[in-house]
Amino acid sequence: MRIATWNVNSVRSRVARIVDWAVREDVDVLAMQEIKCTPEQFPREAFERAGYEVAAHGLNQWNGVALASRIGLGEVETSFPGMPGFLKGHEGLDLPLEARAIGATVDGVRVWSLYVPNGRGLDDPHYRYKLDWLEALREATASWLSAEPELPLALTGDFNIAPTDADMGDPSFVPGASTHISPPEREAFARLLQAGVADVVRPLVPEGYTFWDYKQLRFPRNEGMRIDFVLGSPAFADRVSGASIHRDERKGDGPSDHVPVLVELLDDEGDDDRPMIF
DNA sequence: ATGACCACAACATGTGGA
Repeated sequence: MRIATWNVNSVRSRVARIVDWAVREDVDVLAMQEIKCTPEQFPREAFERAGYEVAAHGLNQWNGVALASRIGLGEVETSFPGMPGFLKGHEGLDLPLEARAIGATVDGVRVWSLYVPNGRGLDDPHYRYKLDWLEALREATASWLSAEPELPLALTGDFNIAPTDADMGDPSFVPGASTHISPPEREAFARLLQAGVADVVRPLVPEGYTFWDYKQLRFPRNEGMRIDFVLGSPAFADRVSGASIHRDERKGDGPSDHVPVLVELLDDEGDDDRPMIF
């Protein structure tokens, strides 16, 4: 099974590019973030023509997440238990939920497409929201794995955190800076890992970014960040046989500012998925 | 070249992104 995650920065503005890449890379399951549309507006036909079914969660032009699969989507769930909401100018409990999480079961693997809040600035209410959202995700993850320790679970998406200094060469790469690398954000990410998931890409791809800002020649200068991840439970990580960051998808006409991250998984018998050739 | 922001709603400019 080949599972990918990609912050597409509007699925409608680059649907052909997204589907072409998925087909070319033989992707079975694609988790998307920032689809920037409602399920009714989602360009399903292009995915269906390529053999993918789509589960999308979007409320308006902001955020939005989706899963596309050509091997089925079961037990689709929008938002995770305890996920906090946000409304600008308000704080507290029971604020409206944003479209930042969708999960489904694919061939026994529980896959989540996650779009962690940006934070906007260290003094912004959105920053507190980001930290609370990550803590709620940690609690949900601990609960899932406590109930089912052998669950193959993948938390994929745009985490909006550069966990190590090597994941962002210079703080000026983020306009306004200071978010994405602050100690509380990095600690929240580390606590999420302590709930029982691990970055399955870094051991196989130790170098490289997944995002470059559109401005100021960030891509040709290679001034980017690594903020998109696939975090797997032990039962998932044990089956990972390959990983890649598709830097070329930042080139050419009309790219997203993020590139896809792909993980190859052995099937649950320990074999790869390639058909036998006699 | 991998090149100097982009997407959305709306139709001017504001919001959000990271």
